[in-house]
Amino acid sequence: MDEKVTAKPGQAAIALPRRSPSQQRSRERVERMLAAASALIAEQGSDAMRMGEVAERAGVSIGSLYQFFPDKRAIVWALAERYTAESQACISAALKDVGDAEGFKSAFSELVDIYYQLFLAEPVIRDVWSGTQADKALRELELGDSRANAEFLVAVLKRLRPDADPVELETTAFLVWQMGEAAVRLAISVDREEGDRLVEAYKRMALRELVGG
Amino acid sequence: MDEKVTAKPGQAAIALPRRSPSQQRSRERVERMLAAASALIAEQGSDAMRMGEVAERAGVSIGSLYQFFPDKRAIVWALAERYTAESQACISAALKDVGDAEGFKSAFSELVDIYYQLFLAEPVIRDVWSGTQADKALRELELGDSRANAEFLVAVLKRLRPDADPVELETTAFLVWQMGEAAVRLAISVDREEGDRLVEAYKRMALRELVGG
DNA sequence: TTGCAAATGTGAGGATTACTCATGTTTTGA
DNA sequence: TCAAAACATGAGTAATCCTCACATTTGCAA
Repeated sequence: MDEKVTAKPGQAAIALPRRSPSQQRSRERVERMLAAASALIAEQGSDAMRMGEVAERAGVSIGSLYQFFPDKRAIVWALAERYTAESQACISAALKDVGDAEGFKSAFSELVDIYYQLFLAEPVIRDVWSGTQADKALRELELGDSRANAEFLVAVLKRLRPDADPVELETTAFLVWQMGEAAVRLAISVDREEGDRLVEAYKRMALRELVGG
Repeated sequence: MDEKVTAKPGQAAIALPRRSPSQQRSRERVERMLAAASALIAEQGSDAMRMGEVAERAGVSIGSLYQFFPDKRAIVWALAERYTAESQACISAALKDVGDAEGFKSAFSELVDIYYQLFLAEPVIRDVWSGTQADKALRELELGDSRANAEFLVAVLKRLRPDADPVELETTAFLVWQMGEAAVRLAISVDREEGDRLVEAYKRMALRELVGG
């Protein structure tokens, strides 16, 4: 519960929370830290976020910050996990009781919209994601998540198209999922109108690929 | 030619080369700097690249490094520009004399393969790209590049499908292009066999969208 | 050739910043 | 009631980017 992370500057291993708050007081303080970090990331991005500033905004000392987070990235990662969990829940909920192709189409469409809205509302998510791109270990982790999400798609598709080649189905689902993430990230980078168009175009493209015209 | 870049820690404006080498000797030294940087990025990523190490490997002093590059990111960016230029040349060459749908299919396929090979061979490219994701100004720039590349696609598509809605064509081409970049980045993140499958799947999907089944 | 201005080269040191640790305070539980 | 565990603190450490005052080399006009 108190691992020594060598944390060479530059590249560090993935570090889990150093200590989880067990008292009411400290739980509240950790919440304040996360809220402060979230606000700062939304304002300027996690790269420009300064640990001292996070501590100041949260009304705690720098030492307290490091009591619960082994390093800067851990804070960003902790924020990310919340949204990851949230979106995973959305996925399984949306795809759970899909029966036919039409049902799949509307469920998929709704799913993409939810993702889009989530990304629009939470700048932290994109920030986290770009962080994972730069870091090999985190990228592997993110890739695993993405693969797991694609499995939901595969499960549904196997029901809808039992005759299809499983390997190809797997490849297609994984690709389509990743394209979806890319499409949403692209959509939030441009103005709203174009973003909406891009998301709709992605839906068409994905559905054509997954369940045909 | 000697702009003062305020370069606040954290986030800085895009800075162009501070001074271009005009003498033979300094040109060679700059090449050595770029080569050293490229090697270090390939080994550990640009984040872990230390300016001191670049200087040491290139056999120059730290001061010389900053004589020609205003900051760390400028080095990465300089490397990126070479590949950007190279790939732009590929695109226009590949798509220039496409006449019919069949010609487009093979040209597009070849184009994607070239991109894939380029990314496989040059770790720097991915690194640069992930850097642009984290930085707002660079992301805008990259997005502009991407849009320009998509225009090549649009131009060809307008010839092949003169009756199609221009706005929709534009949206589709932009999306397909971005998906292609995403697909290639994904492909180089997994093992070679799966990567190949993903790239092929992308080609199928893109071509179906662009010129029909 | 000579001499000077521009270009280039140098590395110790300034400025930031992530993170540590010795020390003090509060809470818990028996 | 009190000791141990949890928590809080912030000055200090180490790493790193980048600057700047000064030294050296090169191009070139006289």
